[in-house]
Amino acid sequence: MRIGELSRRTGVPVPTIKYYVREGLLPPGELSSPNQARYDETHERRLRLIRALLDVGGLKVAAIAEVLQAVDDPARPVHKVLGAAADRLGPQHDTDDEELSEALVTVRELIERRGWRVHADNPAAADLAHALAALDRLGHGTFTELLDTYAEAAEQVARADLDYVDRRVAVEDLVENVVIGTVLGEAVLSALRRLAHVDRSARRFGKREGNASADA
Amino acid sequence: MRIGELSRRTGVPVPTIKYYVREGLLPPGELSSPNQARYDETHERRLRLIRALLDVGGLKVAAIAEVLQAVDDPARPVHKVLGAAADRLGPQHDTDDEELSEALVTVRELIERRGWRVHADNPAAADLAHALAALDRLGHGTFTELLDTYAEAAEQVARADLDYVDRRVAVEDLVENVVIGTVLGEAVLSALRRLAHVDRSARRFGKREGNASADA
DNA sequence: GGATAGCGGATAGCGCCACTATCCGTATGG
DNA sequence: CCATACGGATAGTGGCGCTATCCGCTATCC
Repeated sequence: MRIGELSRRTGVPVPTIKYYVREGLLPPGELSSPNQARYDETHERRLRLIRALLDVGGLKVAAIAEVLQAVDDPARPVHKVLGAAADRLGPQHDTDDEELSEALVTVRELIERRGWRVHADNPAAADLAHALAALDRLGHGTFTELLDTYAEAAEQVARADLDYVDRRVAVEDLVENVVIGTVLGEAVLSALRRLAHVDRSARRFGKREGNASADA
Repeated sequence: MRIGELSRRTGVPVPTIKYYVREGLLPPGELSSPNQARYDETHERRLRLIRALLDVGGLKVAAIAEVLQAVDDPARPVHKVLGAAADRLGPQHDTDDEELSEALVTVRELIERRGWRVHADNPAAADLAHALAALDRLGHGTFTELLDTYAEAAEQVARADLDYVDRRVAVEDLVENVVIGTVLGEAVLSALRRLAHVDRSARRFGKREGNASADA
């Protein structure tokens, strides 16, 4: 197919597709003439993935480029690719420090307590430390009481995720599945958590329903 | 204190503080002269909250303004404020539709199945539907198999959150606590989920550790 | 009381980012 | 054969979170 049909099928404007190609998110079409290119279903699939990572996952274009580069690299060992990909999924805080070393200790303790096979310099650990440090600064140092409950829930979800990937291991590209699961699963879990909050708030404070849409 | 000290204490540059005041995130200082203003600890606290919502929560400035406006409004019924605040915490997708009505059915079923007291037009439900629709478009319609596991985990966390808020109910502003818990708790949970992923991947694929930092 | 630093307030500009518009010369296809 | 779409390149746009500059005033130190 040509770029117009690719655009029609995915809803992504033609100039935007060209932009993604320029940025290395999408491989260029195969040239049949010096200025004619053909695209296929792999492009369509990749394009949908890009949009999902952008719109639902909230990743930046540059981060998506790096993740997809790792996905496409056929030479890397699996767990390395998974790590490299996952590392790009969090927020992009500059590696500052200040007094978050305290939070890092808390994180290390948690990792050890749960027996997680994770090195403490993992970006996710840094993200966690940042969040805990922010909570502490806001007078919520006691939030750490909830950490084990949170960790339990996270383990539950992670187990389900990995089982899911296992079940589909023959279906498509493994790494791509993991990326999708990690990013979109996060969106799903966040939304569910907010729904559950509304439910429990409704039971505690509210009347019949917890709905309270905008009316500024 | 004056603006310079406020800046020094929080690490936020003076022009940025002025900008926040202009945008309505931070109340102006109390004028002691036509062009001298005083700030106090409430400003400092508010400023830290703003930075946390921005840096850790990833909220946009405009969204923070709306949330804080709801927090400060003394006239609203509690559950309304909570709802209005929570509604601003998700992504800002334009209310398009397409074929996500299917996903909305799935969401409605889930809400009913779990007995959640949530109206289905809650923004969080829309977010969830968006994520599910994106998964479906990527060939992951079967992800819905995991929904109940995810929901279970979400309930667990939500229960812990509400208990936590209950325990602190006398400490500070209730609504502010809920906002903090919702936003920063999400960051904590996401990071923990990624850590748990790394752990399980390490057990399944890897060697001793699941670390795989950047080396592009 | 005079110098110097900081202040409040306003306006304009910057840097990044995700596109989007335009142009040109070349195929495609009815 | 010729309108239409295409590939490729370059420049521009709009939004956002600040940041720089300027003005006249005030607090503070000696």
